[in-house]
Amino acid sequence: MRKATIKDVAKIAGVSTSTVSRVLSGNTSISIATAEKVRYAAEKLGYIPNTAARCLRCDKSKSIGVVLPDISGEFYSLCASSILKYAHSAGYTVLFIESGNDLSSETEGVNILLQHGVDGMIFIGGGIDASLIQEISKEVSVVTGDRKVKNVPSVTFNNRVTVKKLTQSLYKSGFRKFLYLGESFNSFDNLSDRYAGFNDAINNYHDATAITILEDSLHGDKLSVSFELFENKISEIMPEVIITSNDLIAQGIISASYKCGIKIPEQIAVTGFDDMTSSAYYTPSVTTVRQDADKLSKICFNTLIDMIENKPVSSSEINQEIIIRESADIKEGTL
Amino acid sequence: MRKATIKDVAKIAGVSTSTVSRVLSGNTSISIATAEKVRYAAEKLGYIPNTAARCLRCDKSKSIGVVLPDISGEFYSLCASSILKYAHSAGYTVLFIESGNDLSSETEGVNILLQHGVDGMIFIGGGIDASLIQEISKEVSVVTGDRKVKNVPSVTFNNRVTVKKLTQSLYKSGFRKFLYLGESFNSFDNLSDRYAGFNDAINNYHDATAITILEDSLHGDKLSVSFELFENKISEIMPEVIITSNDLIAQGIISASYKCGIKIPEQIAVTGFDDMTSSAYYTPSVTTVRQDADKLSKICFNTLIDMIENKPVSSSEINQEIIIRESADIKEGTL
DNA sequence: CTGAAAGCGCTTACAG
DNA sequence: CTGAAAGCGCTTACAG
Repeated sequence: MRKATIKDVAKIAGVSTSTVSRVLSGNTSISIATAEKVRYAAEKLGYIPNTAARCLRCDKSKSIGVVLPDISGEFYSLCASSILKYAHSAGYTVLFIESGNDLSSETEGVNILLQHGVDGMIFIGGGIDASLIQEISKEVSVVTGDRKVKNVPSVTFNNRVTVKKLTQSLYKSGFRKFLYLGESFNSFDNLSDRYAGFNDAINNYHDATAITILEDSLHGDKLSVSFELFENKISEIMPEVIITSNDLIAQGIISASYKCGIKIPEQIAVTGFDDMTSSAYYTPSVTTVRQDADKLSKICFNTLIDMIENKPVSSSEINQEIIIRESADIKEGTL
Repeated sequence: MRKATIKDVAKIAGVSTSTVSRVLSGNTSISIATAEKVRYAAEKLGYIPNTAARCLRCDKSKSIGVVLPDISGEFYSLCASSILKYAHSAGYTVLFIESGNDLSSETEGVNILLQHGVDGMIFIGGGIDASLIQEISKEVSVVTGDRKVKNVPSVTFNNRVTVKKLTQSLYKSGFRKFLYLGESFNSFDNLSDRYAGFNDAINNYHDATAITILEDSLHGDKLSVSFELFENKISEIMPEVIITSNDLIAQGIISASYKCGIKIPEQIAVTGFDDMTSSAYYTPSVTTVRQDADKLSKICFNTLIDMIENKPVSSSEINQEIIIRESADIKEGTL
């Protein structure tokens, strides 16, 4: 059976297609009686409006594109889920693109979005060359999440302030020999902000030692890379506390330390970043920084919709939260 | 600047729109010279075909819908990522719907897909009433993944055989007092299959004890629920081995046992399901069953495309793999 | 190999 | 409050 169109509905209801359209989109005045007839006919036929036709005619798609490094990372998948939720309840549809932090995949993906005529795009995370985002933002509404690009509205976390605070608390809790362990920055400004916050704090302490390891390979399989780093390098450095830029890195350290017979937090304290679900259940549980993925997603989406509707928009910043658990004993009152 | 259309390209190239269309879709014979001109003009204008118009005209959308319980679960997010990859490289676009294992959300979501005129749908996992899937499969091409629905092509794992094998190996390794711990089945046939496999094995062993806990609340936050179950109930039962239906459940058990001072695997052995990334790094690392999300996704996608193209299709089954780690010491040669 | 024309399903000024 | 008509951007028989 062919799908029912507005014509079929019109015929059954005994009115014109214009009227049917008006009733169904419901933004003009229509007599109650006709509306009734139309709705009845539509219901009876199981009429489903054809989005493609509507898009074509109205020159808007009621869809958005979301570009993220990979949809299977815990944080990003949480964002994906949230955006889906907000978008659907606002009548928008979502097209996801995985950039894999690779400019050419990102470009291909953005082309798909362009062909589909999305009304706007959200770029979440990632640290590729910003030129593409810059370019696109001239053609279509764009918002970035967890990343800043010049002249593009963004929603970010206060990484720098948070890590500064974290480092200070650790210092006040008695730690002196610090190791900062994270991925190389590339263009990830959330990562460089975290490191900057660390330095903001540590530079004021003349009796503290700061060692830094920034590893390119930590962009890959964080658990296994940090595991090996601990075995081969960190276990010899023996810092008092390791501040990492990611929970998976912290978890890798914890697993490796166990194998090496080094006790966490007694001999080395460790902090993570992201508050992954598993971090609360690790042994020891991981002291970390929580970033609210749902909040990020919500603000990104709302900001984008405002842009699409030509309302004024601005960038915003979300506060992170330090979660004290077993892996790094931060003393009461130092936060 | 208005977006370039096929008309603009035609004008610049000095040909008709029909010719432009033919060149750009590239399936009819065209003189090389004209093709050249058209391509040049298109390039120059930065022409991007309008998908909505093409959809409307051709009555197919080159898009598919994917319905899954939640896109942020590790297994499902891996499926999402894979499907995205295969779909994009085949020129398809993907619309994701989260059912939340709730029939009314699923129905709403499917309606969105229907409006968008997706060419087909993949339903992955979940255990809601199958009537909706049944219904939809009459209207549009449908494939189910990790779940079976009557008369719908499916791609599933061999859960029953695997768990039977796992149970047998544990028995041969010396375990006698078994606890099976999992979610209540509802309509999740992967879950009931696992339990069936357990029984297939255990029923042959007259000197083995089998205790079963099937908890509704394990459909929620598995880590915390299993943690509490261990503290309040399982630590008193003290089985020799716990077969769980999920790695998160196994991880919760491990965390709780540590708090209770019960040693795993020495006092109780534990197995999981899914081979989550974290399971390899847990302490102890988790003996589990690996299900290849990428393979599932690939076969689902290919099967769906075959259906859409009216090729014959059939259901398929993927073998799972038992991964022996520290949490349950399966003896060499018992597998 | 190429063009003129019809039509996919919808919405929206325009006229009444 | 309602209808006839035009048009969104494309593709594809049809004719040459």
